[in-house]
Amino acid sequence: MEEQIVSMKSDFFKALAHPTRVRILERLAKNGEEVCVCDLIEDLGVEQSNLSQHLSILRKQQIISSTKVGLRVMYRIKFPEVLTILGNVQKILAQQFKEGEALMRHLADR
Amino acid sequence: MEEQIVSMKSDFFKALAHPTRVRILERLAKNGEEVCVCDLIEDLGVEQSNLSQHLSILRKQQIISSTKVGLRVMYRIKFPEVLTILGNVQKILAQQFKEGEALMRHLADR
DNA sequence: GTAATGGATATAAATCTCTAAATATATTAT
DNA sequence: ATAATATATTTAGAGATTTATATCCATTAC
Repeated sequence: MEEQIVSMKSDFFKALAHPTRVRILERLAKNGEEVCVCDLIEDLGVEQSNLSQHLSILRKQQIISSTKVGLRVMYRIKFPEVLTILGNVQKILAQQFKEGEALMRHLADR
Repeated sequence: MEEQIVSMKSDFFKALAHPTRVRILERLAKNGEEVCVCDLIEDLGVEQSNLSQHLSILRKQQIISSTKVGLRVMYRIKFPEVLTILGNVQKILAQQFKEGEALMRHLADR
């Protein structure tokens, strides 16, 4: 049972572990409102099919939710804690930058 | 440049996206103190080599740091924000549980 | 009907994970 | 000092998972 919960936590992180999915969340966070898929395609500059797959992963984890309005599908962030988490990551990276480690490590790895 | 930062954020989440690594952090969080690899092996019940690989991933992201003391290597969490993040995930899962969605979805997927 | 929007599936390439074997380093015994 | 032991990391490879592209399907609007 405790095993299950740990596994669910890592699944949650796995859902955030892709640049496109982070960008989706930051775009949705921008104006707390709903954003349609069509706008996300433009703003993120990714293929519709690819974007749809990433949205599906975030939906499955209940991180975002969607509503159909006519032709459009509107997406929004479901839990404000997600924004807190993104903020904390930002904070950690900022501290790592101060130590001058983050960027170098990142560049070294690719 | 903004691209780089987004990529670093997703790399951060990727580092947390494994049950063993979540368990490592929760074990390190338990008594704020340092914990040696030997204790982690016992508590988590994983192969030493495997554990070492997971520790290496967390170290590379600067999420944990280590010190050698005699034969032992001691590990600790480097940024308290990591604990905040784990707490927020817990909170989100709790809410999802209330909606009765989380567990079913999780079980359905494997 | 046709066009527009978005979701679902298949597949090939890239990445991640675990096991086992090889290395490295510090301590203890002799 | 040397050898033996204990602790931890690194490397190599097979197998599993993710990702991006292309394609097909479903729904709504006209």
